[in-house]
Amino acid sequence: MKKLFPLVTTDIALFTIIDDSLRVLLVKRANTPEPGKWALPGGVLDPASDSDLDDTAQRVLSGKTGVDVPFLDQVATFSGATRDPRGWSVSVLYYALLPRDQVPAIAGKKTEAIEWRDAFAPGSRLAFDHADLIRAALATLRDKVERAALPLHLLPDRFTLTELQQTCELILGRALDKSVFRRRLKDEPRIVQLEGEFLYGSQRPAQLYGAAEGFRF
Amino acid sequence: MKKLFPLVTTDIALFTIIDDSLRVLLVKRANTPEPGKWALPGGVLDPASDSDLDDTAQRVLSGKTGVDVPFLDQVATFSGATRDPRGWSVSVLYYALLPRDQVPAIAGKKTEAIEWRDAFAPGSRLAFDHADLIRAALATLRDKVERAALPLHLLPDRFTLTELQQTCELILGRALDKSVFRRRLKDEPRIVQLEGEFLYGSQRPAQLYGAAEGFRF
DNA sequence: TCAATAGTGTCTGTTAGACACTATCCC
DNA sequence: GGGATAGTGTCTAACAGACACTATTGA
Repeated sequence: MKKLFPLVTTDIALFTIIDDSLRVLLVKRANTPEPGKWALPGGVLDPASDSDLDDTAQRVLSGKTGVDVPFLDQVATFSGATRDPRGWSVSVLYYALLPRDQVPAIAGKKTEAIEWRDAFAPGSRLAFDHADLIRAALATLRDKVERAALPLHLLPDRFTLTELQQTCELILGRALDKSVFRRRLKDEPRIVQLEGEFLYGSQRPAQLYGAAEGFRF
Repeated sequence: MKKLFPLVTTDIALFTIIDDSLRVLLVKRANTPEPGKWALPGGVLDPASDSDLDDTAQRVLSGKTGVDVPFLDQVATFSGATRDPRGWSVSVLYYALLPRDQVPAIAGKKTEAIEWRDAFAPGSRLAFDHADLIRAALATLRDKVERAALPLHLLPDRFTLTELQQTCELILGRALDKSVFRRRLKDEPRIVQLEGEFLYGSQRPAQLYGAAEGFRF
């Protein structure tokens, strides 16, 4: 069956941190095409209920995971006659960040089989061109962090500078110098020191920080 | 009439340099909606002939201007129920660069009324949300040049370093230091000195350069 | 010779990287 | 005190900005 109009969908690369590694959410496809294969969560545009594609992405992700993500941004648009066996398709790719401490919430609400795969090695034989999409989303995320964006949306509300640094290191795939990292945050308006709040452990307590009002990335 | 499927189009912000200013190509709309208003060249996807949306963009631009541009890249995707009066629409925005010396070629082949507007002040009352699209395309272009991309596609095949610097300055909207600019190009593999070729004028001749093999941006 | 633009050299303040150092908790 | 991690100080090399300087043409 040949379609006259392209299929318009959004796919979302949802990242989080689990066990000190950057993970991306995959969903096992139940239906054709490509049943049984793992894919990024995605779904078709519903013109009746979505006011724009950002809406579509939020709705799709909310439907598959039960959570509303705090950050969602467009990566790029993939299109073509052959990338989906159903015919000409357009997929607008988004990426989203889920705070570390909200991962359990998804596990409880999921309706389909899901897996948190290593973002840098999500496995072969993914559905459609989703391996490419993951690479593109990862490149965008890395590029932003490289350009001094703060991935606070991957962290809990309160975090230490060491945690922030480790998160950046996971994304960038390389070690950062503690002194340099902190020096650059000295006059950073996007994070605020939580006066008198510390994280206690079996060592010197660490100052806690939070995102500033109006923080986006 | 309510559509079940969204309208999928591409719009292209085609930039060039005219009279020492950065310009963007606008086309006067002949048909509804918004007849008589100025808009970016654009057109609907044709699944039968386009293998992907990059194809669509090339085809649309070629059809409206008669030239094949050497550089075309995706900016972002705009979507929504209300941005086009015909109904739910998705527009994938591209930007393209036309070498300065090929501007006359377009004037000869055009089939519609066109204008090269100042990219930073393209005028008010543009069709649809195209003022937003121009801003987005410009931001992407500027960001790339800021990050050391070389806008060689705006220049002729052979150019001087001063011409390259002036082009960057037009895009960035600020003056650059000649010494700094040239220092950074010292070990630049993307441009090659054209041994023994100079541009002569009423002053010291200027060394000519060209883009290196395989140059993209 | 001068006007004009091409192209270079140099000083200086800022910043990134490396790495050693001090501080402060729990045990 | 010892172990561990938090947090700071300092040296150096690289780099950007500013700006003066030299070079080479046509008129």
